[in-house]
Amino acid sequence: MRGMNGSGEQLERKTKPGSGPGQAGPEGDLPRQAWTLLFELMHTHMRNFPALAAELDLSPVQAHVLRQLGEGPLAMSTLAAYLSCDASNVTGLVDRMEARGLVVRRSSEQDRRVKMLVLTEDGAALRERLLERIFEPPDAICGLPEEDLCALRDIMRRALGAQ
Amino acid sequence: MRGMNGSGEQLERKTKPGSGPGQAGPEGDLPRQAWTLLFELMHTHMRNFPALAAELDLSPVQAHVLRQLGEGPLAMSTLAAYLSCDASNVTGLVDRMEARGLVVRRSSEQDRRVKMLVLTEDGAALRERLLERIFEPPDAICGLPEEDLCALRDIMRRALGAQ
DNA sequence: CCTAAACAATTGACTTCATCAACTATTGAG
DNA sequence: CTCAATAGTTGATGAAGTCAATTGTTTAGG
Repeated sequence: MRGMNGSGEQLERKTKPGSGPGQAGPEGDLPRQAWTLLFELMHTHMRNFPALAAELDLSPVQAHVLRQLGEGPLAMSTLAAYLSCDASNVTGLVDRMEARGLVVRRSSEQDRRVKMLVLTEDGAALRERLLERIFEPPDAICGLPEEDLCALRDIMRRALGAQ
Repeated sequence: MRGMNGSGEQLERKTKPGSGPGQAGPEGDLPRQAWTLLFELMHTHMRNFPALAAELDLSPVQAHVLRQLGEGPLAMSTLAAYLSCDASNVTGLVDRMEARGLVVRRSSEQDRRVKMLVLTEDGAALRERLLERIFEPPDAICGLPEEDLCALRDIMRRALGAQ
């Protein structure tokens, strides 16, 4: 029971008087404060993402791919861009997922160089089960009062909309 | 410029009438709505964490370890628990970081089985540079009005405090 | 005390993820 | 037609992950 260190203390030290080069009012840098806490929450929650994927016999990256593949066919190169990784990496990744019957490669008709990835029926079904688990909110969120949840939702909509 | 797919549409479909087994009021499940948006924002931002770590010649996991190691010495097994991975994995991880002079192993005096990890001076300096980058808030956050940032900070404090 | 279970770290075999360099096939521009 | 650019694959290599087995070191029971 020694988990949950009080790392907030460590972070607040960045706002010590006279430290910041520019902004930093009397109580420090507000965007950074909010972001740091947000990061803390997400980081804690993401620690068990590999275990969550493993429950469905997926590696973390395969789970990530399955999630991205919901909007419809996707070129391998586009997937590589989404994953911010090399195209050659995607080849092996898709090899394994295709061998398990989750996706298929379909040659594009407009451009015979590109291969489009399509979810199989099994892949789509597994994706639904995955999303169900991914978007299950953690206790820290469920425990918030309704007004906080509404405010949070609205703030996030503004943040995502205005970028 | 085809990034930022409108995957919100996909997610909202989960609240279609008659689907949920339990809660789901007229406008759906509020915690899930808030969480889904939060997840979207964080996920988008986290995509370039590997690149951020690479700027400091760190792998993503090494960056993660460096971040965890700020509170003081840590047993290898404790680190394995933090990382949610096997202890044997930590051996190689620490081998590489020790070879680069970021950490050292110190045998514990109370229990000669355990080895404590301690940041070197170089390791601590690199950690500061890393944290500076990690906690730099993204544009989506910086663009929010001050009242939203205050509300967000306070909500996150409640969420993290009450778990 | 002495033996046996439990634990911390390591090693070795193996898989997946990731990069880079080289290659093939295809497209598109001049 | 030729040449540069692009999409995907292959091969070599290394990091990160798992599991099974091993070595020291505590700790608990008889």
